[in-house]
Amino acid sequence: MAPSLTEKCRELAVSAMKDGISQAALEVLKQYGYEGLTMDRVAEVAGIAKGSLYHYFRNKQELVTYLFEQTIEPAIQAGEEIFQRVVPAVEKLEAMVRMWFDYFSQHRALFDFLFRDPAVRELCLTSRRSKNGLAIDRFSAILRQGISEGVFRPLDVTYAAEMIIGSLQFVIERQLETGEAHPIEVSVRRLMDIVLHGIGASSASAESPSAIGQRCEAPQVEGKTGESSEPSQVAAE
Amino acid sequence: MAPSLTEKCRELAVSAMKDGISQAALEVLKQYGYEGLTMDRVAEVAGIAKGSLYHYFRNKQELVTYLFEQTIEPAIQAGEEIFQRVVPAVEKLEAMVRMWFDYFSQHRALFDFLFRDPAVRELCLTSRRSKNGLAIDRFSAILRQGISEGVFRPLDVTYAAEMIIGSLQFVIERQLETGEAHPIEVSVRRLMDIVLHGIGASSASAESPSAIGQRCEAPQVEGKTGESSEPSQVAAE
Amino acid sequence: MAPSLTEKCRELAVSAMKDGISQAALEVLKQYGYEGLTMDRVAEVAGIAKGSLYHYFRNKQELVTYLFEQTIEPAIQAGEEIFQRVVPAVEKLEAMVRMWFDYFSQHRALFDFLFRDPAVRELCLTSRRSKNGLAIDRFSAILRQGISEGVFRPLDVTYAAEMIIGSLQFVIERQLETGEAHPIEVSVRRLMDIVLHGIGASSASAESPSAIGQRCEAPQVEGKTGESSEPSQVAAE
Amino acid sequence: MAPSLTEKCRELAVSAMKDGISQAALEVLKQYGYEGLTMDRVAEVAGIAKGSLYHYFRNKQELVTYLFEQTIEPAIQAGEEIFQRVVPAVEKLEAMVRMWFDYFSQHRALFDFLFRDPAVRELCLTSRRSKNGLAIDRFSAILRQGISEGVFRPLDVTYAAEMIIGSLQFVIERQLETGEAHPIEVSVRRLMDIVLHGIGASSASAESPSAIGQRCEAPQVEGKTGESSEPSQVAAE
DNA sequence: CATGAATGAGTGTTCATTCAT
DNA sequence: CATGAATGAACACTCATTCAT
Repeated sequence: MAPSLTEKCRELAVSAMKDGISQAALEVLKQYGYEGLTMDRVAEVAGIAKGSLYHYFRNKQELVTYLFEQTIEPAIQAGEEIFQRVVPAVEKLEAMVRMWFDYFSQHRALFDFLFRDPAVRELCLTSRRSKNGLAIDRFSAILRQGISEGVFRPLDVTYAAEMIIGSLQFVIERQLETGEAHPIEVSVRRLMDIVLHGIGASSASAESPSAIGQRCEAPQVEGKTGESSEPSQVAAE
Repeated sequence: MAPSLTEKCRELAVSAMKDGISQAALEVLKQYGYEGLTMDRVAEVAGIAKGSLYHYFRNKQELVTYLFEQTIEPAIQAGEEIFQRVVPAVEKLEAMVRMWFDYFSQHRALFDFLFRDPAVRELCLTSRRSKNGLAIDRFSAILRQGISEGVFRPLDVTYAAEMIIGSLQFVIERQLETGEAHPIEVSVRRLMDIVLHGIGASSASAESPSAIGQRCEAPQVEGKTGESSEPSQVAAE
Repeated sequence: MAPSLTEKCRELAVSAMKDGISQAALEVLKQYGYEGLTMDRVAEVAGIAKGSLYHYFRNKQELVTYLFEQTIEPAIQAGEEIFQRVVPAVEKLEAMVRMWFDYFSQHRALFDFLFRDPAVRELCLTSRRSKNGLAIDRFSAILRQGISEGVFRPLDVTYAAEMIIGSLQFVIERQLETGEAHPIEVSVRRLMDIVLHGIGASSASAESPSAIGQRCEAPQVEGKTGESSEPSQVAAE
Repeated sequence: MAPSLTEKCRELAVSAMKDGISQAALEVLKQYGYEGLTMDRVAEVAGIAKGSLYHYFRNKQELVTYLFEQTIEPAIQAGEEIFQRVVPAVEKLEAMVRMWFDYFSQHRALFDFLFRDPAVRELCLTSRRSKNGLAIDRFSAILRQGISEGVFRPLDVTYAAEMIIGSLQFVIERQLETGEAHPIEVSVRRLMDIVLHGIGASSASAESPSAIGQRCEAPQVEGKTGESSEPSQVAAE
């Protein structure tokens, strides 16, 4: 017999509760950080009794895992969608980068710990690793496509994928940390520029002839305490 | 009155104790992970009474912060030393990258949590931020130097620095995670290659023959001809 | 009005449910032990909702009590049947012993906690006491019969009954504990032998004259740690 | 170096605390039963913080085990002492029975659960089994001695020992349950009488010839002649 | 009646921190 | 100063019981 109406209804309700609880957990996470993510608080924020949490999640780990899966899923899907497009590799890469910029920016508090916290890492190991691996896979595949298209140099695609993802994450992290939020488009363009052409002046030699002649200058320590980050944009685009 | 001899002695003793304790903490950290870093264990490993810890550190946070400072200091110093060298930017950059590769590889267990754990992050926020900032500052300065030398394109040095550091961290993290450890030299070369020339095929061979003869280039670590010749594995695994 | 047919039907249904539930409880008990006897599990095994349990039993205690009554009832009945027989006391006694041996052996998991667990004891106090008392009563009566028959010595029948029951229980318990299961007939015969004739050599003096003369030997501690129980059967059958 | 004075003092203090706590646990046990034996209550009764319990016992199990060992130890010792005496087996047996009567009577609340509770049984399994086994061993040895002395019939000493212990325990239990406390001496004498001579009238046949004619006796397990001469106290009230 | 989600007091256990010695 | 016993607020998790549907 097919699942009765009642059953379907219940299933829906359960799903809704799980989502509600995981949202509450996310809330707690944002507010108190991982160490402050206690079942009590989750229950309180969710507006239910502590014991009720255990109707929906066998234990804390399951809740955290669920939250993780839930949150990362849309990005995974979006990534897949981009990956499936029939467009040049560069375009795909840029779309991917943009998507992750978007996504990371919006879910910072979450990724901040979901991607980084070793404790959670332990918890979600399988899941996380596969997801992280998936991202690398997708980027790798795009790079491979680009290589066959002749627009990317032949190189170790996995390594390059890792570098791109690392750049992406760190840049976003920094932006969120320092609070200065450039428009995403600017960030995407900058990143793509460097990823594609590197920082070397090889092709740009014509662009900055003025620099010629400067040899091996001594470092100019600007008495910075290390915190503040002066404007420092030399040129950008 | 100037600090008496006794005072100086005491100060020294205190410093020694703090170091000993933080080393004990590091030991515990390596063995039990962050969640297992309890004051009891630290005291035990340090061979002193638990209460005594609180003579040297007001609380756990302070101890962790101190440990962080202590551990990252050598890298900071090494970075400073590299930074101060009077050598071309590319060489500096490569030295810096190599140093961090080394350092990260060796202190994985530590950084795994010192750099990543949001809990610790919370604790060491100020410190960490400044250190992270310092790293970015140094990389930025090197990039700036390279730009004036004409070997780097003019670009947002902070942004580029962040990308490089992000790449660095993520690549190392992945290597540690997957267990496959390429020789550091290989990693360094690969990273430098992509950082310098990007992944695009455009600037690679045909487009920038003009780049030949580039001044102040990074010391070609190995038999690399100016011709961007990296064997560079395609397809990876 | 006399109890309507509907009422009777309902009563029957209720009774059936109670039995089903108590059987489920017994199942849980066997599988998980007393500490694992939760209402959830009972409901699950019984195939009904947890809430429904409370329609048939006011609380857990009532359920356990019911289970106790239910389980011991057959033994009680069997005991009554034996008691009613018109046969010599010795035969009755032996039948009784055999019945309890059988019963205990089969319901070990149950009695293990029904008879022994003080928690349950608390719960079933009245019931248990009466049942225990009933057993004692029956044994006592048999003893009394035996005394008038002249086959038993005149003695405090209650006291003797208690001793017999105690022996019975402990012997069975030990067998179940150590795992070695003698055939019930052997156990019954041995027990009856000692119960009837005691351990004294009074009548056996003629049988082991060789032993005479040995007086007050020093104890022979065989360096046993106390766990292992060597065969040690001196004679038995 | 020998343990310093400080160390010895500390050790003593720790021991005292452990005893105090286990006494508190015993108190709780008596008052609330095993299910009510919570660490909170123990702490409260002991007049210390709950956390402090864990300085002295790693967990609840360890506390319960300690309590068990502590409580049973004196009886074990007393049993050993009796066992070592150089006296006839019957005397030993009686002393043993008396000792256990005494001991059980005094520590009823404890044994009630230490010996019987399956939950605790699980906990103290090794310990308990060995202790129980020890008791059986000692009784067995005494019986064996008696057999060589010629005062006991040759029989399975383990089995007989179990029966005696079972009788002992049950009789005491009943007394404590019903509240009627006969003087211990009476109990001891009665038990010894039945243990030694059994309940059968075999030896008393001469004394109560009127009983002759009623046969249908149980099958005489061994080749005992109807004769047999035991005086066999009638007693009973 | 049957249901099962909701409850919340309670369980054993941990650990940063304090303080009398 | 050094000590380590004492603390008590947390923690994750359980489960008998209730009650709206």
